[in-house]
Amino acid sequence: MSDLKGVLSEAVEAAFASLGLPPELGRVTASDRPDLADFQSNGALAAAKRVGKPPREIALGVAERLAGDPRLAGVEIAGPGFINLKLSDAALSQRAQAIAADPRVGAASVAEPRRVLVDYGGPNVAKPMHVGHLRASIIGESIKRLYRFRGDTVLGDAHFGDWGYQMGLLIGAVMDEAPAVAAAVDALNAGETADTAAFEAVSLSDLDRLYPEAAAKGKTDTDYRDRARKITAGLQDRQPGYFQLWKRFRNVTQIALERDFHALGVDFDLWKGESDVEDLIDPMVDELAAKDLLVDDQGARIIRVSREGDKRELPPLLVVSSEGSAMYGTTDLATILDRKKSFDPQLVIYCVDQRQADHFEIVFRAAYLAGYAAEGELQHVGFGTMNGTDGKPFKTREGGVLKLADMIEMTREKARERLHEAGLGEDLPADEFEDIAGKVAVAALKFADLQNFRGTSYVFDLDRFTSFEGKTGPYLLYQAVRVKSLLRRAVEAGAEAGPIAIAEPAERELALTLDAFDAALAEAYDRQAPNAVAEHAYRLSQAFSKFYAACPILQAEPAVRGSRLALASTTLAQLERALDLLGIAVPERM
RNA sequence: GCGCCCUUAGCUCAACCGGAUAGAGCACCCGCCUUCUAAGCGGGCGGUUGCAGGUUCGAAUCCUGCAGGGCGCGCCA
Repeated sequence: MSDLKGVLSEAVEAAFASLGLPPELGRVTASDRPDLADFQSNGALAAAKRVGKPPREIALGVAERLAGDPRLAGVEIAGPGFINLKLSDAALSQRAQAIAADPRVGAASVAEPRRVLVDYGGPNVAKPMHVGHLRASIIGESIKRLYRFRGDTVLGDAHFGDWGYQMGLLIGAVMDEAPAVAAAVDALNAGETADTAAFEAVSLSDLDRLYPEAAAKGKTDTDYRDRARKITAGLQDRQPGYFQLWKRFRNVTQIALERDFHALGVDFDLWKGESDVEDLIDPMVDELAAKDLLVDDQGARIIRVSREGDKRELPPLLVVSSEGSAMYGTTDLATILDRKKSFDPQLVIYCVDQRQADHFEIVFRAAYLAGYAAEGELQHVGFGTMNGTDGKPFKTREGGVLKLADMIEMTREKARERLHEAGLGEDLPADEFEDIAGKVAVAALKFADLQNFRGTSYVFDLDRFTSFEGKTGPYLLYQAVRVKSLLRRAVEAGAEAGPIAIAEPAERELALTLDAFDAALAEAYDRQAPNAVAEHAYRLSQAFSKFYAACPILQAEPAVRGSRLALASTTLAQLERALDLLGIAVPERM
């Protein structure tokens, strides 16, 4: 199924071709001037340069060939040579009808589906998520859903930070605090049996509390640090006590994180972590050496990745440190290898902070050199930092950071207040009311993020995010819920949807907006920019709201009522789909 | 020092491959609830797109320089 832009492009391209001009110049886009036209083609302006004819003359020739097309109610030449196309009501009605009948509500699929892996979220064991994780989760989840909906086979991987020195620190800290745990760990390490019930008592809040203390102590206290390193080495050697305690850390953290993510409408297919590729590292290093990619440099083993034409020399990938340990770039490289073996993705999208751009460029180049991926199969989709209202970035590691769970609760509380103020949902059961407050909060947070282009930094302002008026997530939910309410009333009144007949200006605008869905998804997909979907969802809501205000539905005569009900239910279907692609769920009522 | 990114209305942000009169929301002002959810709708106010050049029929968009801001730059992850 093709949208109107595509259908008209074919017609205009044919007209260009028949004039001996390159057909691609006939590409049609939505009009910049809705007062003048529905669609436009700027090709005559570009063609003028090539053939040395005035653009208006070319445009006129194209317009003559389009005359008589029953789909068009008007073809006009404007300004320096814009070709303005106005659609007939019949053609628009027909398209709206097709969208109404389409389970994909007007969206096309990609021609050649790929296997795609999206790496996002990036949670760590024992570190609660903070606002910095919000963007990675929100944007990554949306990209995952978008690629999946367009037809690719997609896996989302949380890429859990669950290995290394930080685990050694934590094991030591927990053993210090809990003698029963320490005794069991020591016994297991000595090859004895031990009661590990004490492990089960270790909670996430214990880890949350102990980790920052241990990290700080490790920085100043060299003995403490050395012991943590020894424990880390023991863990890597799979000493049973350390290993089993670590597994407890990982489980308790993952359960809590999955709950937090799920509350945000973020769900992963895989919880692969650094620990999963640990065993691959030694053979990989041997293989890299065999491929002559490893170079000894200042006691370390590196891969040089700089290329001809680089504006500056890119640092090498440090594979093995001078102390003989693997670096985090090594783990990333092993992860690429692991994914190639298990899933063989044609595209891996790393949804990670823009500041990691150099790091990924280095790792990707090393992977290409090693043959672990084909050039271009690895992509870093970076995003800007979230700044405070003072313009400075939110701290992500130390000092008074806002926990993600706390922020969600604050937003949820605000949603409750607003629902009460507006007198919404008062007669609903408490659990449904809570469900609604949660959905409103998630919609507010996600839409506030996703309406911005991912690459730019933006200001994180809780007051603004929780103001539920205007271009906000709750506005979108409100519109969707309004349609649901309308459709319920229609059922009660025995009114049914019928054939769509576009007549009123507000109906035209709504139908044209419904048609623009595919273009918005294509752009979002190509540019990895969910803000295009967010923008479409907002425009659709606005178009519906105007239609809702201008066109009575249930009181209209049956034929008109049927048409308008069909428009309303199609709008709802597309709006819910768009919101779903943003990771936003709509309640039944509010 | 080298490199990357950013600078658009009072504030927060959009703007498809260069295209017509640069768009939204918030804030401010004015209207609209005895009709389907007013978290809504309509109208108004608000711009030398950081500055200076260049390319082009046409520049927020491409190129150069400058100013201001952010970020990154081998043995942490």
